[in-house]
Amino acid sequence: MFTIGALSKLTKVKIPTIRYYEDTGLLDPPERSEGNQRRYSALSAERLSFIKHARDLGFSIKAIASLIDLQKQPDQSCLDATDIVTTQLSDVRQKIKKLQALEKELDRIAEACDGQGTSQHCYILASLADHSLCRHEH
Amino acid sequence: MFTIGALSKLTKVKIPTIRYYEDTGLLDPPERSEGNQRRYSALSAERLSFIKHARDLGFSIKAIASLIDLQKQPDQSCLDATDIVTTQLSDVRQKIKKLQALEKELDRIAEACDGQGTSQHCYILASLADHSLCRHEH
DNA sequence: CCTTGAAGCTCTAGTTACTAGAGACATTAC
DNA sequence: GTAATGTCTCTAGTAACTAGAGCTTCAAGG
Repeated sequence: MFTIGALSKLTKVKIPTIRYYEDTGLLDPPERSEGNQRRYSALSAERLSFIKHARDLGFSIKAIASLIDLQKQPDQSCLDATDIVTTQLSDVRQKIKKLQALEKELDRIAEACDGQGTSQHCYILASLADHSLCRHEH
Repeated sequence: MFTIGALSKLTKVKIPTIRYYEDTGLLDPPERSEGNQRRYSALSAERLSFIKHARDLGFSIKAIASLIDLQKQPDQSCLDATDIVTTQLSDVRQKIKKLQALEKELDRIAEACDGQGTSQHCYILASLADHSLCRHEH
């Protein structure tokens, strides 16, 4: 049995976040001590690690809830899980593409300014005011 | 003079968002018609385009507010602007790195599952439950 | 001049995934 | 037995919007 603090240290999930997961139904309410404090089982710890790991991989709370539902029905096909993961993967790839375009643009803007002039003629401010100065779409 | 709707079409910023920018002080309150409707000048339109463009480049509202302050004091050095842009740039680069690590991981997880089994033995669910199955840090 | 339909107004509340703080109670160590 | 630390609930705040209710104003056609 873990206190909430021990669980927090173990899983590296902050205490208020653990309570938040319970409030939103992602984590089952644990047993309580006589003094009404939460006491977690090893199973709870496993579940929380799962959540943490999935969050680190960028899954939304909703997606994680779906994955947990799948775990709870062990005889179901894991096609749904594959689906969630591939969706997440294409999401990540899109984000990377977009950020790389931004990187190019920002790099160009930063390069063009030597920091010597006054803001009146600053290329950065001009670039931001006038999209047509951009070389790429974003 | 533009109505809020015309300004919205021109800049591709949604009407509630324009009002939100005004509420938060990013956009100066415009003149009003006799019936209390907003009427925007060409200058407002320019300012809003600036904001839109900067938001598209991923700048936070706070950073944009700083940039606008710079614009309003045209004799100041543009060093501060350079600073804001390079900060934003390194931010973007960090995000790209992190997402690329996630991409690798997700790809590996997705590959390992053929969608044929039941969720009881699903590699995806196992991967998510057990961080030690990961090949990389994230 | 009058009507009608689109556009605009304010205000409140909801979104996501937490985080922070107040004030009270529980547990543990010495 | 007391002090220090941990935990409890509850409310409110964060970023950057978005949605909806219920009302008023505007512009065009008859």
